[in-house]
Amino acid sequence: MMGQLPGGQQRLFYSFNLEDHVPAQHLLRSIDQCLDLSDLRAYLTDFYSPIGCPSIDPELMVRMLVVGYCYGIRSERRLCEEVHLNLAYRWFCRLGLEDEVPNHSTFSKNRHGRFRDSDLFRWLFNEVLRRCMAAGLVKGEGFAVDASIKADASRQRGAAGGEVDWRDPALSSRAVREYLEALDEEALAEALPKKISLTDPQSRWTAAPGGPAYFAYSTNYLIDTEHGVIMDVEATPAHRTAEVDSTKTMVERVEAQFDLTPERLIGDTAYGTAPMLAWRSERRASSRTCRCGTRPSARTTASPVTISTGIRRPMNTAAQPANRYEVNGAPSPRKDHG
DNA sequence: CCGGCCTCACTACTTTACTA
DNA sequence: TAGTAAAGTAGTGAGGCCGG
Repeated sequence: MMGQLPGGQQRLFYSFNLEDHVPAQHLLRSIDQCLDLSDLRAYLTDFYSPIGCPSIDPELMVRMLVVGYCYGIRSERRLCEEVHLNLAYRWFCRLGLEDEVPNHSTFSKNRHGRFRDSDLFRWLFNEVLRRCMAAGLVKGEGFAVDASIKADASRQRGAAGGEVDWRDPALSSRAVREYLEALDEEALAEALPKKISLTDPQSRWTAAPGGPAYFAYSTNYLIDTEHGVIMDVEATPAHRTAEVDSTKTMVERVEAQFDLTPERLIGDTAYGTAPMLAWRSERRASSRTCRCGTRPSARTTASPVTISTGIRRPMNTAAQPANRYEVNGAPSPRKDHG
């Protein structure tokens, strides 16, 4: 017998519990169990004024951003719409059925303002990493590095570096202002690349194998190979020197923050540069010094980094030994990415 | 109680990138 | 090149505190 909807949308009162409408296996339930934002408000206290209009709860904004990252919702406007409509997203964000979702521009303003000033996302990243370490997901023996991401800048909107007049008011976007603030006059003259994006001058014109060149950044990841846990992230312009420098930064930062130094460092052939090998030699030498009693940590002192290179493809998680060779301090053979 | 001041979110508009 | 989608931002108004 064919049924028919009762058409009950005109009811005034409902008995409704949001909790009952989120499946037990829902991804957000798993994330919710692992996400602890109890210290978030204390961390951000200094970045909010004690007077004035009360802000949107920062925990709500962070939870909404987590939803966006997990479900690939890159648009903040769309994220607000999705959280407004999706019951599971509302549940995860601790919003009731009638609670208002923040305006999209609030995200934009906070991202460029207090979230950046407070380095909120690195704090959040480290909090999650600490939980991963507490759960035994990080071994700290082998780290892998790799990078690259496209910039949000059109290939067409580029110009030769020396031909751009940055005083032109038409170019006074936030990205351009930040670029100019980062360079003094002298450095500006030296730093100009052959082709530069007028939309986002800090990105770099990058030749991609098998496709057209584009403006890009490098999102450099340092990954623990045991379970593929990302240990650190550093964004740089997309050129090799900056990527190699960022690797040093990330390894040293992880060492300083978590007292973890890898015995092996794995990357593609391009990481086997002379400066990288020199850095490794320095570390080996300093670790010998340390063994004489200047450094207390057994883990960091006994583990001079061995650099392994030659991976054909960017890595998502663990290293792929079949495509790897170890340089062990000898000059890196010149190969084109494996 | 009221006005001034400060902070913050929202509205409305502009800018930019992408696609057909 | 026009249409669309998304981000960025100046202007505006609301909320809260404080002093007169």
